[in-house]
Parts: sequence; C-alpha cells; structure tokens
Amino acid sequence: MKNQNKKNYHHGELKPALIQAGLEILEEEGLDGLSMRAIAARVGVSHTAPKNHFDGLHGLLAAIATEGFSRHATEMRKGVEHAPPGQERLDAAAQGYVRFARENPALFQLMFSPRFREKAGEELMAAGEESYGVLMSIAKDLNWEKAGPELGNDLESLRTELMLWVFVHGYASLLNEGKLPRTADGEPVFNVLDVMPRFRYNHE
Amino acid sequence: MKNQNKKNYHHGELKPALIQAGLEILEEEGLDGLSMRAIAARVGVSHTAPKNHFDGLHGLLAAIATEGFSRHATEMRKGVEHAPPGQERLDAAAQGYVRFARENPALFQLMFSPRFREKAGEELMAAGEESYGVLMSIAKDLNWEKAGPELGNDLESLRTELMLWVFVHGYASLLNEGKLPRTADGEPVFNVLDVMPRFRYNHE
DNA sequence: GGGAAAAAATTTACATTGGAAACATGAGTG
DNA sequence: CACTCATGTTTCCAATGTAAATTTTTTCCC
Repeated sequence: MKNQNKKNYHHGELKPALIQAGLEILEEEGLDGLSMRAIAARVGVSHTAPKNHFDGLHGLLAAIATEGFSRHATEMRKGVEHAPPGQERLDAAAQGYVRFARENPALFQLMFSPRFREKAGEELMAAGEESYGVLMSIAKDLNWEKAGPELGNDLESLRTELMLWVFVHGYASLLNEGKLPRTADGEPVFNVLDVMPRFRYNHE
Repeated sequence: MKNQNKKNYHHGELKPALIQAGLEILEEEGLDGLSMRAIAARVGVSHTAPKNHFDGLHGLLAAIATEGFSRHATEMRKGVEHAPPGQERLDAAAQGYVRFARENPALFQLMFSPRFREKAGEELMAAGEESYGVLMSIAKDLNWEKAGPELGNDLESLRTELMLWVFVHGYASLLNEGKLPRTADGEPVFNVLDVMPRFRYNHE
C-alpha cells in the first residue's frame, strides 16, 4: 500500500517524479533553471530530499540525461519503423535525431554536456549507447547493401557508422547553437538531408 | 607611465590579464573551475573588479571564448599555409580544427557552450565567424575546382561549406566528449580524415 | 500485532558563488 | 592645486549544493 493518496511525508514515487520535474523545467526555463532546489520545489519536497535517491546534483542530472537518451532513441525509431530498409530508413533516423534536438534543445544540451565525461555513471553510458545503437544498426544494414555481407569488415563498418554519426550529431549541435543559417521565418536553410553526404552512394 | 612596477591599486592591464588568467584556469582545472572569483583571485584583484571591464560573468566568459576563436582560427591557418590548395589544404584545416579541440578541450567546450546563444555579444559572433571563415574560404576554393567557377551557385557553395563544417565540428565535439572509440593508448581509432567524406571527389 | 531497524524527508547550518551598493584610490586635466 | 572619473575595494545579500542531526514513515521479523 504505497501509492495511495497519502501525500504527506513519504512521497512514494519521488525518484521518477524528480526526473519528470527536471524535464519540465528544462522545457520551460532551459538548462540554467535546472537547479537542485528548483527541481525539489516543483515536486514539493525539501531541497535535500533527492539525496536519498541520487548521488548529488550530478547524479540527478545524469538520470535526467539518461531519460533523455531513451526518448532520443524512441524518437529515432518512430520514423524508422515505417520506412523501408536502406537509405530511406537511414534518412528517417537522421531526421529523428535532429527533430529530437530541435524539440528538446535544453535536454539535448544536457545530454551532451561535458559535465558527465568523467563522472558518467553506467546507466548514462548505456543509455547513450542505446541512442547511438539505433543509428548504427541502420548504418550497418546500409553498409551490407553497399559492400555485400562477405566484405563486412568490422573496422570498415565502424568507419561508416562513425561518418554518419559524426555528421548527424554535428548538424544537430550546430543547429541547436544557432550557428546554421536560417531563413527569415527561422527555418534552417538546409535540413539534415540537404547537407548529409549520401553515404550509401559513395561511388555514384 | 602606466605599466611600471607600481602594482598597487590600479592594475593597468586588468582586462587582458583577466582573459589570460581565465585561459590558464581552463587549462589547469577545466570549465568547472572557471569562476569569477577564481579568475580575479589569480590576477590578484577583488572579485568585483572585473565588473568595470566586462558585463558580468557572461561578458568575461564571452571575452575568453572570443580569444579562443581567434586562436582557433590561427591554429587552422598554421597548417594551411604550407599546404597546396585543394584537398590537401582542406585536410590541413580540418586537422587544425580538431587539433585545437584536442589541445584545448575546456576552451573548446566554452566556445561552443550554449550559454551564449542568446546573450552573445557582437565580438563573440564576429570571432566565431572568423574561425568559421578559415574553413569556408578553403571549401569555396575546393568547390570551384570541383564544379568550375561558372557553376558557382552561391547556395550550392554554401551547402558544401556546411557539409564540411558540420562534419569537422561533429567529429571534434564527439571526440572532445570522449564518445569516439579509442585504442588502448588513448588515441582515436579513426582521425578526422579517416572518417571525413571526400567532398571534392563526390563523383569519384 | 509490536517493536526494532531501515528508509525517506525535514530542518538547520555552512561554504561558495555572482552581483549590487557604497566607498576608496589615484591618474589625468583644467 | 582641485576636480573628475575610471578603476578597485569593502561590505552585504540572495541563491546554490552539500553535510549533519533530527523526525517521520515504512518494512520486517519475532
């Protein structure tokens, strides 16, 4: 009997509630508004309560970023499901990658914030790799089509994956930082696919 | 007679000294150690002294980032000078871009920190474009070689520039965040040129 | 059930940070 | 010399993250 309307001392679902509150603050106020105290206040608990569930602020931010990677992967998979394998599928994943970054700019910044490079927990790393994995599994298929399974050199495959990832991530990052040219109505002059090399048709 | 050994009340060269101190702290302690008070303390002034020269912490960080972009451009130009025009020149610039990011990781992070997206001063924007310009002028040359000057469609040229920039920046960012695979001795498995599409030889 | 032990939150306190305001210094100028 | 004003300092304050001690609730075992 833990999840009743007894909203007094013990919250009961504080851990996910804090993550949810953090995501909301990111949307409404951006990365700057994301403080320990603000998150706790939004949930309605004291500012030291999170200590029982997370390893300090870093731990809480890492958990929020982890949830971000999960949603990131979901966003990519969304368009991918309905796309035929091959280039179209890859395009859909790339668009999903960028769409997520556009719709969740602050969260995207947090996810790739250098704050975690050293102190990154295991779940965060795993979540990041899940997100990476979506793009990569598609790239792998693409590579097979291009070179044939018998030439599936692992290193060459990895190289192609990285080409793709580096490119899509570079586009999303620069767009997020407002560095890419935009038209008068704020839309980018070029979308990802406009500037993405056709990895599949290298020899075209 | 301002720059003598009278090191008392008035510093005389406080503005550049603060920027220099900030760069040093970035090298030694990373982005986290870069506080207003720490910078002022290193120079030996009170923590409110910078207010006379910069618009708060944001202004000071922006000035440091501006100096960073200047050095970034210099680093790229360095290798470029001795490279023949064309692909080799482009390669040299790309390597310079990445080399700078590797040798100044914290500064690179600051330069592309989302903290300035809205509050960016003019000098910072200009400095960023100088850095961008180095890469782009080379890309433009390349484009000419590829398509011939008579086909110098501005938009197509811009597209090629962005392809290049997006790629190089994506590589540098992911490398900086420790997301790219490395060998046992810490070196990246692939360097920029390994994974950079041959923009010039699209039809090769 | 009852009561000890653990878990979950609170309160209080503290060091650090960025910033504002009032004051102090000294360089330059008439 | 006296005045002015840019440059620094001192003092104060609000906000933040963290630690310690305390209180409340739940769990669990007898």
